[in-house]
Amino acid sequence: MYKPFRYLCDIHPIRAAKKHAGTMSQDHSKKRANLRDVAKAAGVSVATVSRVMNAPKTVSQQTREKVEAAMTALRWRPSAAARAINSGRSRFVGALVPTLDNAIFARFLSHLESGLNLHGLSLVVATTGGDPKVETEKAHTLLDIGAEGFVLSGISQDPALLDLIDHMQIATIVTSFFDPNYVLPTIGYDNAEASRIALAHLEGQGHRDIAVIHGPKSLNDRTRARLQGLGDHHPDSALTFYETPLSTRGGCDAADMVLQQARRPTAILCLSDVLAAGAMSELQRQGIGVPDDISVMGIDDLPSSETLYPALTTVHLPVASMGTAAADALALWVEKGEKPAPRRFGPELALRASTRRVS
Amino acid sequence: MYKPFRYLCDIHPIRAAKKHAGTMSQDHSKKRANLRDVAKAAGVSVATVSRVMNAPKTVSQQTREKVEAAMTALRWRPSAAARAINSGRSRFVGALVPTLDNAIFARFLSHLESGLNLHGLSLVVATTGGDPKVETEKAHTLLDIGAEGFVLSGISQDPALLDLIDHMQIATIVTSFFDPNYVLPTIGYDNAEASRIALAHLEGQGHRDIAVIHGPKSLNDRTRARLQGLGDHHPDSALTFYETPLSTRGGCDAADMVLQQARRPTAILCLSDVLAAGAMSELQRQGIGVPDDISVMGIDDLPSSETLYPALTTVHLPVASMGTAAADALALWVEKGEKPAPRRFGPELALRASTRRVS
DNA sequence: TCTCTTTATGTAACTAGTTACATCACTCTT
DNA sequence: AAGAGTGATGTAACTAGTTACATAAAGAGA
Repeated sequence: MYKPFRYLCDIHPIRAAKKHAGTMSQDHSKKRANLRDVAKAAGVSVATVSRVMNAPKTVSQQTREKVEAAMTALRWRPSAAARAINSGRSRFVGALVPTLDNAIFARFLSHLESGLNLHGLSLVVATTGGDPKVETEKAHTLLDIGAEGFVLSGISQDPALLDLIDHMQIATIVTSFFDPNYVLPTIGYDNAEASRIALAHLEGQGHRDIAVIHGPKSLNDRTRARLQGLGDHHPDSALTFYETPLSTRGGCDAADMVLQQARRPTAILCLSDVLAAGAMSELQRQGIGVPDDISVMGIDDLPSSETLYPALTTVHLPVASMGTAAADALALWVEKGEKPAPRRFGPELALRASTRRVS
Repeated sequence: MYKPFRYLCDIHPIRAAKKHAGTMSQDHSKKRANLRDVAKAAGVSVATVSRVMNAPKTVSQQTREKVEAAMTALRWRPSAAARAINSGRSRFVGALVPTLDNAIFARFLSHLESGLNLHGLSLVVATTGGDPKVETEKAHTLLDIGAEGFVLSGISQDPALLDLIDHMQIATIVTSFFDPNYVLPTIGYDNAEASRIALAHLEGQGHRDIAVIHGPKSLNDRTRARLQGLGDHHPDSALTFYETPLSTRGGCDAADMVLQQARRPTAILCLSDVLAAGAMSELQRQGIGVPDDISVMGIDDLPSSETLYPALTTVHLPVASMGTAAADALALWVEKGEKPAPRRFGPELALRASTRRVS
């Protein structure tokens, strides 16, 4: 093991060196090579090796080749921890998402990740289960392992998280949500507008009796914003609300509830595509034709929604571009310190086969 | 900023200290507090602060309280990088998965993550797009940022990755695959058995003319293993193979191909549930009844497969228990150095409504 | 009272990198 | 030929923690 000699004076011959002698077995268990090993092997100083990594042009070609040969021979890779301790850079950011079980987050993350990779950043994903306490907890963990920035989904409910972000001055972008006045930059779509588009489509087709199926309101600002968007409906419209777990199973159960009502609606608006998928299959199971007997509509536009039978009419949320934009914005913030401006992506109607005009 | 005095001898008064004086503005821009700041605030040495973290019982109650108060006051959190540099511990592991777009990996990861959290480990997810070169690349990145272990999906094709794992002696578990003789411990299900179960079910129902829809063979050992499992079919059975992209869209397209053949099979076996979902909807779109005209079967048992219409008969793969088991095994390996034994999870038939007996 | 522990705490070496500054060998001026 | 400028390289201080060892004080046994 390496042993540097720091104390050259002999007036106070402070304890010279630990005796590692007993555990010395340099033969094969040489562990991972470090920068000093490389320097020794190449016959140069540690600074020169470091320069080969960080400023190659300041090192002569000859020396550089020697050092590079030594690096290869020892299979040396710089330790991120040691580098982080100096530069404060870890080159990764953390994303906090409620779940991976919903394809919408999976899609978003895959675009976020590739976008970040383009900027030389890695992505660490943590799931929160939608619990703000867990979110704060995981944010701490991410910070502890060295994350340089955060990507959040929706506006957090826990003030402790905002406090942490503020105190640590850590670059943080909020996605899946748009609010230009929020303390943190939001890069996302307007959830209220998405549901407004959906409702307008159904009302435009003549539907006036609409069942609305949605996921849990509590702790989910996206769901709440979507519900809010329905506030301003046609004066003759009657909306009935059904809350259910956010899964296809939940969609089935809610649809079953809808059918048990005395008065059957002409359309079901699901505030999430997974709910719509469940609802449609339940309707079919009970012999109700979609869209002949009841129109069904979703919001999200999952990749699989297009290939359902019938193909699901839904509101397309540009999660892919949102992921890329969030990656670019966060990279800029982390690298250059430029806090990005909020950015809004417009939802769009994806008209397919699961809704139809009624008299 | 803190300034240690290391050189006590005055014979060689080596350059005393850098002059940071100019940038001194300790008032508000005090950045993140470090251990020395805490020690100073508490009026103790750095070692004592460190002990409060790592061996609280060796510190007197009184001192401990003082230190804890200082930690809180300065909102100090230990730097993972600095800790890692000493202990070599970063407390996170990396998972390399082909994609997040397939619910099967999302489910696996969510269980893997919660399992690891129980052991005090965090999970970093990297997607490879199924490309072995990218996988090796990302493994390097993970290692560089300090990952202590890997979870791979399927047997990698790139020898460079195995070489890296071997050289770095990094704890690595292979999942979604079972082979007790592989160099690395595999914790997963037998993919060949899964397809064998599926085929046996269809043949048991009297199907002899079966179309097999599967994802890309190249670079995907799971698909290959599943195809292999079909080798040993009933002597009278005729299997026709259709390769297509692994998505619901791919499933639709392949089903369309099947229907274009002169001779229509009595059953379609999809080697993945997403393909089955696409295939079923395409059949319905073309007016073919499932299971009345054609039986459709999948493999995976995604959460949504149960709520398709008709409910998909498939082979259940225990990804949840696999995730938990992989987490436990990897934690044990990382923490205690105990290399785990391979572990096999049995796939099971999930009999539902999309298949039926034929004469 | 003098050692002999035990307990609590401090000092400084240590981890693996980066980097400010020093130094040396050159070449280019004048 | 002296001085200045340039390029390449080395020395050791520096980052934020952990930890071996030293040491101080207090209580126990002789």
